[in-house]
Amino acid sequence: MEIFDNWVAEFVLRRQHNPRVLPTKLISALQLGDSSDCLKLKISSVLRDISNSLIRGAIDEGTLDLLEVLEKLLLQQHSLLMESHKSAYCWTAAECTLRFMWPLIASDGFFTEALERIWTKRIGVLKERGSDLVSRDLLKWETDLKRALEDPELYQRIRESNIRYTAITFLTQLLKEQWALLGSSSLESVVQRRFLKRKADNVEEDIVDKRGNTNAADESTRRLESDTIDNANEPRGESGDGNGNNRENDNDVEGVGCLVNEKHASEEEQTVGAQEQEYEPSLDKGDETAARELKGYLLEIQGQIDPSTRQREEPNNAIDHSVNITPPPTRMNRTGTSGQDHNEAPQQDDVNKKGSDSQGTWSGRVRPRRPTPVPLNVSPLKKGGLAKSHVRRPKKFWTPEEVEALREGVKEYGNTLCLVLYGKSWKDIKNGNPAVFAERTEVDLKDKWRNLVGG
DNA sequence: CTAGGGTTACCG
DNA sequence: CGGTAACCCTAG
Repeated sequence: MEIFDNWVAEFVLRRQHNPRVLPTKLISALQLGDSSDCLKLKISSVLRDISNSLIRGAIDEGTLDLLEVLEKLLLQQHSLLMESHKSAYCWTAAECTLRFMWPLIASDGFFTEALERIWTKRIGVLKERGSDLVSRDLLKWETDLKRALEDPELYQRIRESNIRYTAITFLTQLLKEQWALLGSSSLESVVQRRFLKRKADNVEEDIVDKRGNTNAADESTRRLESDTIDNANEPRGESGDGNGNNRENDNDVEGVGCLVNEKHASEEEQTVGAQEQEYEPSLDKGDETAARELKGYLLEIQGQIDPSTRQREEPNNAIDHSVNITPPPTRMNRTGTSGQDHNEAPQQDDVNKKGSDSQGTWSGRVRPRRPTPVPLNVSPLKKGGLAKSHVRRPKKFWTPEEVEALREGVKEYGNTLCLVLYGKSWKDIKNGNPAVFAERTEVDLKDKWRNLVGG
């Protein structure tokens, strides 16, 4: 029975944002032990808590607490700390401090206290226990902020910067990566296994294919239906400052998506695989192959049911993208070092878009997707390997805003040469204005600059 | 990551 | 066909 409770709790936590359910309360009510299953459940709960606070638009010291708890849980699970985690912590800490920088003069408000509380005490504890959350960036923030106490100009600069946005970006990325790492919930795994078994039992003649599709369709429909319910539970228009975001909806299909990762195994994908085996010892090779197939079906069917998940921009490339129908294309950084999010934003309509697309209509039952509040980054196509590597990103002309932002960015350092001297990179310029450059890679910036100066 | 050469698409 | 803009590839 206990197991059953846990499964349901896990399922609920993974799939729903319900303001009436407080994940941590739910977890403590279950009185979990320390087994690896429970660990996963706890991690789910913390992730859900973080999601919730993001949705409320609350990025505060509670978020810091959560990130610290998450770190400890991951430590127990012997997982490595991800860059996004460190960055999220660092920028959240900065944001927490920034909110005490409202007076014009550093000494007027509670800035000093905040520094003491967050950077000396809280982060002091982290340092003491040798936490990996203490990253280079974090230390840099620490010195900068402490210096700002003396240096009014620096204080002004920090005071006016938009830290919140970066914090949200990293938190979102962290969530995405962690949910992906968790894989399917137990309940979903069981459902999948049943489905596979049923399908295996039905292996007769070629009707099998058809039948498999029908079953998968059922499955898919059920998922979509329950998503609609999820959505109904969500508070509307709560994103106070326009920053509230709920990208975590995305994990709905990821459950399946993660069970079967893309063909070629990148490092992360191997990790995911490994964890799943540990988690689902009974899922043997045969099941895995079957699951791979299942994902194919689901994606295909979902693509048919939900045209909005298709790429809007390039109808002619639709086939190539079928693999990526999963709402947030789960492409992660190849190296994992850059800490920069590579997502695909639902492309906003833009001036340069020529053709009129009649797509974008969804059938009534499909959950409407709100535009993602956080501008997302384009993902450069994966190098090599992938059969689709010769597919180009659609050409998108630079808007005057983008050009202006690029000029600003470069101006800061005089010229390209100084860029190098200052140890700044195109990437820094991009990160200096992530909203505007959301759809540009740092290489794009460089290329654009090249043809701007007529090189 | 960057610099710089290459490719693709479009235009007159 | 040459010029141009955006994008891709890859050595270092």
